[in-house]
Amino acid sequence: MSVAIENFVKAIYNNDIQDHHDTKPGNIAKKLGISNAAATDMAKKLASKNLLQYEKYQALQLTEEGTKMALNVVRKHRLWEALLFKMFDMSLHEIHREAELLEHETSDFLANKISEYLGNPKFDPHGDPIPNADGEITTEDTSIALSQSAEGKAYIISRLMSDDKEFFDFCAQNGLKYGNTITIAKQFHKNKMTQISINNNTILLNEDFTNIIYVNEI
Amino acid sequence: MSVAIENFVKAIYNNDIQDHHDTKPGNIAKKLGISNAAATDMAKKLASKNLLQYEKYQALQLTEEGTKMALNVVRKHRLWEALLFKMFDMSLHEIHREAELLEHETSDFLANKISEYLGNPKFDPHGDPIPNADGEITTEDTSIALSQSAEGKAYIISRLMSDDKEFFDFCAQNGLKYGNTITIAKQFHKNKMTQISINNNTILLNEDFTNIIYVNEI
DNA sequence: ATTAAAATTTAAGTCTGCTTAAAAAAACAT
DNA sequence: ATGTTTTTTTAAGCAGACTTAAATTTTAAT
Repeated sequence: MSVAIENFVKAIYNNDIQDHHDTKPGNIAKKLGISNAAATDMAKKLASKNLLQYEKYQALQLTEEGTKMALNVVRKHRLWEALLFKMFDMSLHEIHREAELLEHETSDFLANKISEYLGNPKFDPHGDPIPNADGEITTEDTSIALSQSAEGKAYIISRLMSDDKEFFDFCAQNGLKYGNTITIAKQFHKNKMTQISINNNTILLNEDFTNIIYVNEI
Repeated sequence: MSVAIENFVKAIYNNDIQDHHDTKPGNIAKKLGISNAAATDMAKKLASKNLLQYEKYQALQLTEEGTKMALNVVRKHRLWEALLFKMFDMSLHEIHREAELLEHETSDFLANKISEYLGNPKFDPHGDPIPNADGEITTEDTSIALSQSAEGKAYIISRLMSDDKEFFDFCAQNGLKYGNTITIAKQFHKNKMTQISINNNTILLNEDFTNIIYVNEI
């Protein structure tokens, strides 16, 4: 299927499931930067391909097949984000921009390789769930803010919720990366400080940081 | 520029520089799997864009601008091959297949990140040179077969010249990967065997292997 | 040098994914 | 509830990247 089609079903999926916006052609058109007429055209075409249900003036609804396609593209997008984020010094904004292109040119084979390499992660660096190869999603997010972590326990970093370049630079310099393991050396509740241990280094973080760094128990 | 255009200039570049075949539309058409008519059309179009010189019934010649575009695509292709080969257990055939798609959706920014991550390699896993960001190529290949290596010296693996799945599996299991460092423990010239040291492990290789594993002096 | 074969170019047409403009329907405000 | 605004749909058309078929030119053989 073409890039245009993949982006169309993905836009419906995101608008519907994630953003809870309505999925009439106009909304999808706005999201994709195309005219309403083009969106209506495409909707009819995809209906004939059994990817969605189309009725005049009604919201578009993905069929099971259409949802599967959307999840496949979303999977690739989020796997790329996870991989690029882990390997390179790139911001959430940058990894998103690149993943938006790469997602359409990635075979299922390569997607599985990436997933395997990353240890089949269930969430991407934004904290969004990564569908597995069968399109199944883990909906409940079990990660917690670092400020809620327990002394002595080990965690895997699951989110760095920011778009601030300086924050990312700091994290990169100190090994605070998606997928890395850290241990909570000490929680100073009164001071709202957290002492963590990573790669035999000790870092003392204040609440500004521990509230936007999310982790999962191992 | 479109994927079709990128592939067209790349095909001319490869046909010309690499394969030393003639670059008339028919040859390019054959390489790209399109009709001769389509290739002629495209040639005229690209001439008007100053990417190549077109004269009826003559071979196509890339302009400086066209060559630059071709080198940019080739760079991305070979960087992807190097990255995928290093990270995942994939054959030369598989990395080529994936790179063929990814090369067109890779920003210069990302290409530079990949290059940097790999230590700005000058050759890909096939042994083909990787153009730098300015389109400059290292033409002389300084790599030698492992069978020609000198006892006691350290080398970086630069090529694994095979398409055999079993060979690749063996290499993967023993850390024999593009970019990895090995030391020559002993050369048994009579026996045509080479003992190498890698990651504190010792491996004894026969000529079948040392003739298709290429290395560079550090 | 003439002719047959092969390659290239021209011409006409298709399919995809858009566009703008106008018509029709739905949503909204008073 | 009615008229106005917004949205959706229809219609017509365009650019990119192809196709096949026919015409032209080049290449190669004798």
